[in-house]
Amino acid sequence: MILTKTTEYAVRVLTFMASQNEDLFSAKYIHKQLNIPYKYLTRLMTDLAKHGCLSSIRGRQGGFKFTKKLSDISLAKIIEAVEGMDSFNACILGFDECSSDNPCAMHYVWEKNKAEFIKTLENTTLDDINHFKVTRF
Amino acid sequence: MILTKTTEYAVRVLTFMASQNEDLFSAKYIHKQLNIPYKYLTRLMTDLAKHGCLSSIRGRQGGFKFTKKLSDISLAKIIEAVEGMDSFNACILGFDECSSDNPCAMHYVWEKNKAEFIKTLENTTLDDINHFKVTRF
DNA sequence: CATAATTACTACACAAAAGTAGTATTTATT
DNA sequence: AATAAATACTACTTTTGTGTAGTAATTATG
Ligand code: SF4
Ligand code: SF4
Repeated sequence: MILTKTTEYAVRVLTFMASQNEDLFSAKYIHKQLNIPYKYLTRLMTDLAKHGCLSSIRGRQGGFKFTKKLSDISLAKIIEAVEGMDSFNACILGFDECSSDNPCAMHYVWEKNKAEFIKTLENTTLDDINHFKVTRF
Repeated sequence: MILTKTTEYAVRVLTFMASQNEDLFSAKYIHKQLNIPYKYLTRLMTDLAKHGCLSSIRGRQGGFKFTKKLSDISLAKIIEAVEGMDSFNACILGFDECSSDNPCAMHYVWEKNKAEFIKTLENTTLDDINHFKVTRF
């Protein structure tokens, strides 16, 4: 399962924006480029703006743009904005608390992969991704 | 997100069964021990039986038991049975094809973690888990 | 000032996942 | 043979995630 559809969309939108040499992006434009349902997209982008990943400009000629540096927006921050990183930090088997004192069946197995994965999410920024070869958004 | 509720249940059930010194388990017993909704559980276990993780015995004094060796049931096999490993092998950004020739934005980032994670899922069996210290199912 | 193009908001519709209920079938026990 | 205890099956309900529709608010343009 890994990611929700909404998180997929968020990552696709932001990495795409980061890859383009534009300042301002309308939802309509993103919609046409990425084929994400328009109305769902506007809500998502408004949401990303509220969470500080983007800033929004209302009215005619409005749109969305980055205000922070690309190197300040990590994958973890994006996920945090849309579904909350809790869903990754919490117990993989769904128990409330999650500690090594009271390990679930997947604890030892997941512990290491989890740490790696989260570190990657935290350390990889839009700027990093922008330097990769990406052929589709 | 990582795992679905159903996968969580499946792992909890099977690791719990593996940890007990019993041969046969009724759904009712598992339900009482693990607090998984009874009806949902019976369907899940019937399903696991169909997929070969368990075998079922009908009628009074019936139940579920392992037929294969614990070391032959990997986490990957369990996931395959309930939601299909495709959801882990497929593109993390939801594109149909998934190849290094046509990489998505998370390709390079996810590539490594994915390989590690899947390897872990494939290599870790119920027997392995049974040798860990697990304090809750 | 009127219009058009945009984001923001609210409510609803649809789909998938999770959970519930009832009944049929099988089999050991009495 | 009747009963009880278990799995198997089918259908429905609830909840959550995803998608749609309509309208309000904002602002540049003519
Ligand atoms: S795995 Fe351990 S740390 Fe992770 S999930 Fe379960 S109890 Fe928690
Ligand atoms: S990541 Fe690459 S290999 Fe993985 S997912 Fe996307 S295109 Fe596929």
